[in-house]
Amino acid sequence: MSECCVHPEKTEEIKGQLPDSCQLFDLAELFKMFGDSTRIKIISVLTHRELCVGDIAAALDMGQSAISHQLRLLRQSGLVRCKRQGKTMLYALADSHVQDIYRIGWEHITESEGDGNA
Amino acid sequence: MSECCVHPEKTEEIKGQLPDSCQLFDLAELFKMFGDSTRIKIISVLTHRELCVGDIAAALDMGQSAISHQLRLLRQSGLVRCKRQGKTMLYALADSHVQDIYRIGWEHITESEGDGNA
DNA sequence: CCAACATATGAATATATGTTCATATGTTGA
DNA sequence: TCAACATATGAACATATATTCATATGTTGG
Repeated sequence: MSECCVHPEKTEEIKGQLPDSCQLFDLAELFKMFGDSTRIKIISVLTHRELCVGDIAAALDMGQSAISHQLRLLRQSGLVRCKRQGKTMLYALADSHVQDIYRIGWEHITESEGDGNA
Repeated sequence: MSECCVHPEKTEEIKGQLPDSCQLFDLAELFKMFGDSTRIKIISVLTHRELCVGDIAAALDMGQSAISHQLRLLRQSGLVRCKRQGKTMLYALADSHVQDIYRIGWEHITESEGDGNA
């Protein structure tokens, strides 16, 4: 067993700095929405324009149902909003934060190597 | 059935704008690392300082093994780096992008409401 | 080299999650 | 109101993932 290196004082200080557990949970839930190939593709196409469900499904070569399910999750997480237009539903990114997160993630993977600071 | 609203020309244009499928996969994998409560907690404590495995486990009230497994995933994704210091392993965030992504996500959830642009 | 410690890792288990299928809901035009 | 369309949704299934347990690896001091 052994309690590992555990430095009690340091540990307590860290605990004090750790944000509220619920907020960290929400934060994880937020990133989880970006953490699926289908959803990130949806977000990607929505960065260019608003689209209806059928066009998203066609562009991604996926079933309407799968897209709809994922759009529901994105909606519930507040990442996309939708408005009805006749028989179709137009989806769009909810706010600029979504684009910001997408963009910074994109920058990270395209730079693709450690920047060797430190 | 029905092919939904599918506008063929629009769909083709969207497909053309869609980034490489592999890159989107990598992007999803990146965000997936942030999309788990345990890992986001680890990232959170590492934003303040570098820490050894045991202290992270103690601060998070979790088993050493669970933390070690998650640290391995974070390492493999290039989000944290580690260096040995005697018997312990010191972990730190790999680069500033990790902090950036964390911070922007944090801003999003703390503002917690749509900014109503558009 | 050996004992004690710190971390890593493989296997097993439980749970979460994504897609599909079938069908329900809601909208439009005749 | 009815038929055709676009989307939403529940259930079922397959897969992915997180944690635990046991144990292996690697380091230090005697």
